[in-house]
Amino acid sequence: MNYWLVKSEPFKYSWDDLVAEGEGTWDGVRNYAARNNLRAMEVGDEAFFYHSREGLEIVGIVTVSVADIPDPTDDTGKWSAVKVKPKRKFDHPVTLKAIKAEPKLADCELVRLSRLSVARISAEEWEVICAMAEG
DNA sequence: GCCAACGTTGGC
DNA sequence: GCCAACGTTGGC
Repeated sequence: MNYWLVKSEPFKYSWDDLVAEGEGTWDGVRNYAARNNLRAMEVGDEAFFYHSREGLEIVGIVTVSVADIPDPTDDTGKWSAVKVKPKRKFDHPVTLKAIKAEPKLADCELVRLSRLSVARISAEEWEVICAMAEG
């Protein structure tokens, strides 16, 4: 069981879009570090859903429903995707500002590697962020 | 809209 | 195989 954080620009694909669909395909990754994380995902893993560019906050939690499938938007066969389902929406979204202000989260991949669209989250970091979402 | 950070590409 | 140039991402 691993924890992750996936980013999406809400004007392209938002939390509400995912909820409306019921299940979403996480595709379009064209970065090797992000792809390695995607391939390490297993069914049942949980991930924070983060809105980038607009919002800049974690809005909820998704679960991986299908692991490591070929990216349907890619015809070279090099890239991977996963399918996710919404699990829970946060009552209090956790903003990037709040994450940066929390010393325990100073080393997380979201802060250190801001351009990585699929980041790994440690169990400790997961707990801290979930507690912040209870607000 | 700007700019910094980082990954990728391509010339040598 | 190195490194400079370029493109993309994402925070501000």
